[in-house]
Amino acid sequence: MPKKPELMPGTLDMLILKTLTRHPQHGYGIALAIKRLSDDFLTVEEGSLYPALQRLLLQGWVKAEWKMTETNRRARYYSLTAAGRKQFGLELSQFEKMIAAIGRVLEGA
Amino acid sequence: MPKKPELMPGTLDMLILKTLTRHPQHGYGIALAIKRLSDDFLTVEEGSLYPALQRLLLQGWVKAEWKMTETNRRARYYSLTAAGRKQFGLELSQFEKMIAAIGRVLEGA
DNA sequence: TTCTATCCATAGATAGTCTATATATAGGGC
DNA sequence: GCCCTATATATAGACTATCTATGGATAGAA
Repeated sequence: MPKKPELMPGTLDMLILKTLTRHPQHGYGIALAIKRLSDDFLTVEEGSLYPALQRLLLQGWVKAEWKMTETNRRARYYSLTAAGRKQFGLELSQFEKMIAAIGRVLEGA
Repeated sequence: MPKKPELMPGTLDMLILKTLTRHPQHGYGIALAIKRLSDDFLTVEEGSLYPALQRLLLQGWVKAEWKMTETNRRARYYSLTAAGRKQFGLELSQFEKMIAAIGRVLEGA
């Protein structure tokens, strides 16, 4: 592994959904929120973010709406659908089980 | 996500290295060990396992030796090199930081 | 007017896992 | 003797997700 990855593959959708559980947010804001909450450890590149948002839209887990930001810029605000909220629960639960399983292997027995 | 993945992408190398920190083991045995330690939650498919072992060999993190098993079958036993032991430490540390960062995002702030 | 930060988006490269397939054999059950 | 299962290694090709690189646009500060 020549370079440290910015994200753990497979967790981006979950992180985006989580960010949207608080309030609707535009793409750029989502990326900033994840970066900030992780103390700059996680960085969401645009090339990962926007394809991910397209995936989520296609699955019906988020919906989007063009609006103006507080700073007078046009932006696409994403918000969770009911299905998206459910999906977040699923992914969170699956993630926790996965981490626990990896933890068991790492502890050895 | 139509199907639950058997592994978290990016963690397989670490899990293999961890398994080998205890004692040398052949590929099939490594897969069984990971499955068993994780209470059957993690399944390492052959198509993931052997390419991963090739990667680890190429990087010089493990070395391999053909031997007979206790049950009289030929098998390729892998063991950690010094570099591999160091690499495991790195990956473990990186993994823990990553999990902690994701945890901070999931907790919200 | 130039620069930075904000904002969106896609194309192509890369990496890692999974599916499917191939090969081989020890040992148990019939 | 023969079949089946578990053991054991390995690769090719598909698939998915991320990253790199690029393109465009504009508000506001310097």
